[in-house]
Amino acid sequence: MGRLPSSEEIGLKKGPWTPEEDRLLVDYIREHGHGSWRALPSLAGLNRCGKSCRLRWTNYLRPDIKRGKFSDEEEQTIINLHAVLGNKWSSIASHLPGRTDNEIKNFWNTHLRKKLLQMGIDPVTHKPRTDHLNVLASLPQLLAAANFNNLMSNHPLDINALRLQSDATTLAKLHLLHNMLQALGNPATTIEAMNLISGPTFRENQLFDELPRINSLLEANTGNLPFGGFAPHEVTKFQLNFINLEASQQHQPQLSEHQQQPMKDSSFAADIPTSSTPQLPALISASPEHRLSVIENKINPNEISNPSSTSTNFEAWGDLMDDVANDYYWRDIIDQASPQSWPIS
DNA sequence: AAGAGTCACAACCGCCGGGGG
DNA sequence: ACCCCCGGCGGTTGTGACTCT
Repeated sequence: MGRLPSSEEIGLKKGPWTPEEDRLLVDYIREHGHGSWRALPSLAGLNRCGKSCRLRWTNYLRPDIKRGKFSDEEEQTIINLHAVLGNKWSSIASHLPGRTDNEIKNFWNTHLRKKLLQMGIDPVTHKPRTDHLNVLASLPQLLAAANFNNLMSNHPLDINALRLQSDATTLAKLHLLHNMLQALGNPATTIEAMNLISGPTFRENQLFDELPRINSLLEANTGNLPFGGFAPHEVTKFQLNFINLEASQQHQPQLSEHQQQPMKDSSFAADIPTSSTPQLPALISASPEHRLSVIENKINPNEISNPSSTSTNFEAWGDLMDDVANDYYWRDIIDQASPQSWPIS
């Protein structure tokens, strides 16, 4: 229990500070220094408690306070420091000149925490969340989790992040296929294509043979293959991922344990070829076809040529994935790919 | 245009630890 | 050893601004 208010503190003003109160406080401290905060209010002519004066000064009126938006560098510093220090806002603030602990705390609670959650990162442990076993449903989180490794530039390479990136890239394409077919509004085609993907045929090693059919279904409906269609190696990879996913879902504790133990087995890391771990934004920008420009523009036309801007890419992917949930988004893409093929309704 | 809902942030609250008497 | 004061900290709340319907 804290100290009870003394009799003098009863009836003191609370709430927002007026410009006049600010002026009184600043003038007094400039002339005399703050000295004893408890004694300051009466000396400065303020009807406030000392604590309120101290907070107002340290969090708002101090001349060396830097106000305004947090830069990308500051944002990254906060995330990195929080991963190490936890909610030690004053310690974090000591590494960010001009920023107060209160400001950083607010920024964390209103922006960064949500951002990490949206990316599928636990804001407490700074590790990928393990409660997202429905991979397709949680694709945005998966994508972001995979890319989180880029943001944490001071952290060692996390093999789980690489794997997630790889999985997410392939899954993203299948997710795109699913949504494009749905947006085409042809139930028969959608069902046929998705049966190929998710039905028993898919799981029984015949998927490879079905690949031309999947691609031709898309071509027939859009006039173009999305992202150049699906390459055989991607299908194989998805097949493996699918099997792994099923196994993971049947043995959830093993998955959780695996996901929480980054980089224990270095030989495993060596088995992952670089070519199978594409960067997600490259999934889009690396393809030369004009149809991709639709998505590129949605991500951010200014950032495509600037791969170093990781946090912006994050936001872009977040925005993209928000749009992905919307049918108009898919119609947009399909319209761009093949305007004639869209039925007038 | 207006009401509802959401967001961002300043300010407050309760607790803790250090220091002095 | 105990009590009290003070400053600092992290968590929470209140409210104005903004957005959506």
